[in-house]
Amino acid sequence: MPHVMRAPFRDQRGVAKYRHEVLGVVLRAGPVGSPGRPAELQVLVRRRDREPFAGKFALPSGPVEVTETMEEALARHLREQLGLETLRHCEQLATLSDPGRDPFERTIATAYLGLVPWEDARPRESGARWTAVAELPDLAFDHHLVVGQAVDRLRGKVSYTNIALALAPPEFTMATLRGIYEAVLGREIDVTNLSRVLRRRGQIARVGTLGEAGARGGRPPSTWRFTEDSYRVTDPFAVLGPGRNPTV
Amino acid sequence: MPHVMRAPFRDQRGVAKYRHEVLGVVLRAGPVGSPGRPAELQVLVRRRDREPFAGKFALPSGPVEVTETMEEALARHLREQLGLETLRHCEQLATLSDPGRDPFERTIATAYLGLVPWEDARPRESGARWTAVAELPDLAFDHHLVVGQAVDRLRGKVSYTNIALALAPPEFTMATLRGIYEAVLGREIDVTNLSRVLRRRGQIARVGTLGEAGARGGRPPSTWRFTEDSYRVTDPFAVLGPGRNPTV
DNA sequence: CCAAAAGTGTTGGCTGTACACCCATGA
DNA sequence: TCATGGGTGTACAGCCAACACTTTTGG
Repeated sequence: MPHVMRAPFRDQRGVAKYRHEVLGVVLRAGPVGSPGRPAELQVLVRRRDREPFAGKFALPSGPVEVTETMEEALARHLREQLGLETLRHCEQLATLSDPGRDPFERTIATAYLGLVPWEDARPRESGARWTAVAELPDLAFDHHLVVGQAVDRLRGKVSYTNIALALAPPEFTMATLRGIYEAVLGREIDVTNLSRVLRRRGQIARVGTLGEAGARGGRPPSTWRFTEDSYRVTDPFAVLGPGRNPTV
Repeated sequence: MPHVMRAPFRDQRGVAKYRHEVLGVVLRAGPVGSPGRPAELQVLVRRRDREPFAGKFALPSGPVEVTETMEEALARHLREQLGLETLRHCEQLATLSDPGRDPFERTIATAYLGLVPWEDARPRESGARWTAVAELPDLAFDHHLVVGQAVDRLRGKVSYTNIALALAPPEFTMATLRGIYEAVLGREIDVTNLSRVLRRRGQIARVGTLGEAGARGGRPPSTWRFTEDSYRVTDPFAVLGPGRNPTV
């Protein structure tokens, strides 16, 4: 099919007007990894049902209505396109504006990082699918770039914030939490240190009740929870000083 | 003057079109601080010459042309509005889209963080002015929010990247560098550690020549330079492991 | 039915590194 | 005034050992 770029809209003063979309990179992590099968970081994609790139996988996206904020637009499209009701965490990633990124018409898209616990994952639509970030198929537009940015952002923040709470269930064992951290960071994590560091920082607290022992026996694990229920920078990077009170 | 919100543009399918602007938060830091007068972090602002907010200070901004990228648009507006030729460092910050942020017409703006060395600062236009971030005047629109985001971003990155090279001259003394770090972080920095840490990380190297002694005598300082000439993450946060080779 | 073994989870100790913060010394 | 080194303390990585509690296995 021929790609005919539409002429841009302009107002009376000649200022150009653009289509503006929101774009969601919704991630989940887990479950517990085993030596052979490490825990996975997955992203929610769906098959496009219209041109351009019809039939290809793409991130959920859609235009921003005149009266809504971009966050509201994102929530709406996730609900309409995927039946996904709530994001446990949502933050703006970046805005993509390359003039040629949409072959039909210049479209500016603002991408968001969304996180959900593994359990909450139930996309209704048949075209939607969780895919391992490590084995991402070809995506429409520049969506593969955004997935990379999302993973980088999450990887960076998981070490100095409590952002992992958005990927964990309300109560969890250290084995589960380890799986989440391993999936996010893409490498092995020492449970001893993970537990010690998070406890020392006051990020997690023991719930008290013991969980059930595994199928092959073993000591029943303690269950834990995050001490805060919303995102916070827990440990602003200490290099060059703890920096208690900036004057500005 | 009455604020009449313009009706939105829509295409044949009813998708809304928006004005899209770029917005620059251009910062510089220094010079050497003294006990009474700490080193300053300054932002470049200019007086608006038209409505809305005519007469108020604002960040440099302007619309994106159809064929240019947002980075090109930013560079163009900085040149046209302020006579500023080059940014030593430039990165996207965030996109502002609150429906009411522009009283005339919904305008989506993508903000950028720009850094220049103290010396390069010569805005030609008379309306342009360097202002201490600590004593920011009332700014038009939501520009004060963006300045806050810019400072936070810079503060975060100065500790685990070599981003300070964009604020420093090609060669500098440790006293100068200390001033830059103090201006950015808004607190005192121990030169001993600053020097040791940056040397250990291989971020800075001695140029060799000694600078001139200060006005009141004393040992002439060594001069230093950054070993790399472009932005790089030098020290991905080590908490939870140095993480050499993520598999994804 | 009971004891031992094997599996799993929790905690503490040890060594090494990187840094903060302070002080002393020397150019 | 600037540069450098030393000393102490904290936080963490990475490893290993000890211990706690379970199910399974073998008498």
